[in-house]
Amino acid sequence: MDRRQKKTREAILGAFAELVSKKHYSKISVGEIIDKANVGRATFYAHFETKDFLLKELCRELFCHIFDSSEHISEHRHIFECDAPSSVALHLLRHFEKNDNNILDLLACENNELFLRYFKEEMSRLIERSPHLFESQIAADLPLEYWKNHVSSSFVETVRWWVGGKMTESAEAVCSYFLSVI
Amino acid sequence: MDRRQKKTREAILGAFAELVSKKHYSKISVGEIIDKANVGRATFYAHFETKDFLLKELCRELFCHIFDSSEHISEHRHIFECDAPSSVALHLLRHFEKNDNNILDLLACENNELFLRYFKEEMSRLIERSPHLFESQIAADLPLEYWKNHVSSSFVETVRWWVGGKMTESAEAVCSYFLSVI
DNA sequence: TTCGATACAGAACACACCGTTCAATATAAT
DNA sequence: ATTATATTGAACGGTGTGTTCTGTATCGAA
Repeated sequence: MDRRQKKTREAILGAFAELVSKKHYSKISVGEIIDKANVGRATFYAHFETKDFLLKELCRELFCHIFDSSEHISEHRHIFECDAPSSVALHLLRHFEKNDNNILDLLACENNELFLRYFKEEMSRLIERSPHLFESQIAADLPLEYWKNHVSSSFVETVRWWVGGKMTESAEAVCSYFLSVI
Repeated sequence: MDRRQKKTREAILGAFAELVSKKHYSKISVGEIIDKANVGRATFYAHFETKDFLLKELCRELFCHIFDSSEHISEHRHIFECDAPSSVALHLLRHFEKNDNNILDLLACENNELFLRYFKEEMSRLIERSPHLFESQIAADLPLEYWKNHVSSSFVETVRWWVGGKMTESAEAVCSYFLSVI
């Protein structure tokens, strides 16, 4: 990709991430974004069809590498037979603890619903691909679909609760909370 | 309250509810609302400071009576010592099953996040006021705050899952799912 | 280095929506 | 019947959107 394109793309995404962590998404104008990104108006629309698409791209980039590396974990599990769901959950929690890509600002901010929605989608996909990861003592009469929805949303809500409370607990502790309610 | 006020207020809320069940909240303009409600522009702003406040009012009216009647249930429990959390959860689920106030359109629509957020807030408040309702076999080392968050969001997610799947299951079945994961 | 292709800047534009104001009108309460 | 209050509908300034256009700067390849 052209260096110019990459540069402006990152400038826009960066400016947008900064803005969205400080004020509500619906109150952010394209004018503000291009101002902070030092980018022409036409350039913005050459890269992103609309503000909503920009948000979608930001979410994709944020969660992409976190879940990719989690994929690898699950592959490793096939090979090394390492221990149980806790490894994947803990792995994800550690990513948040390290604040990769400054994702915490976005999960803790006013707009967290936007990101948590994508987060849950990714989570559901992960469970879909590797259902063995979270198969614990599931009641026989419980529909599988319900169970998957429950696990993914519980994990997302766990993270929301953790981040919202300033993350005073360790990743290990939170992971144990999650596992004990699952 | 003046009859005129009541009439226009209901016209606006009704028109808004109809619109919001069909298209995304952010795409609805005040012009559309007053058009469908047959109400002057100035009148709208005399009743609602902004579109966001209108949404808030709608949510309040929708969940208010459902949760009020649930409050009474919990009082009854004090008196009659009737059976356990299942009664309250089932009571709420039955409200949805009956589709009171056509709330289902709003919970199943594109904007369900808006309503589910308020729903969860009400749910948390309910648990806050009557924590005994959902105290089951809670692990000793689990923070109470985490537990409360988990219960309320699990219930909301249960309803979301139920409504999203066309409610093919009975309220009793869904209630048992919920209780078995809690 | 040169040159064609491509991306960018910045201004201008038409359009839509917002929230307010005001005078005229209609309806309620007493 | 009279007073108080609610509604109407048009008009207004302001802000944001998404597009178009021209000139300029930067890239990648020969």
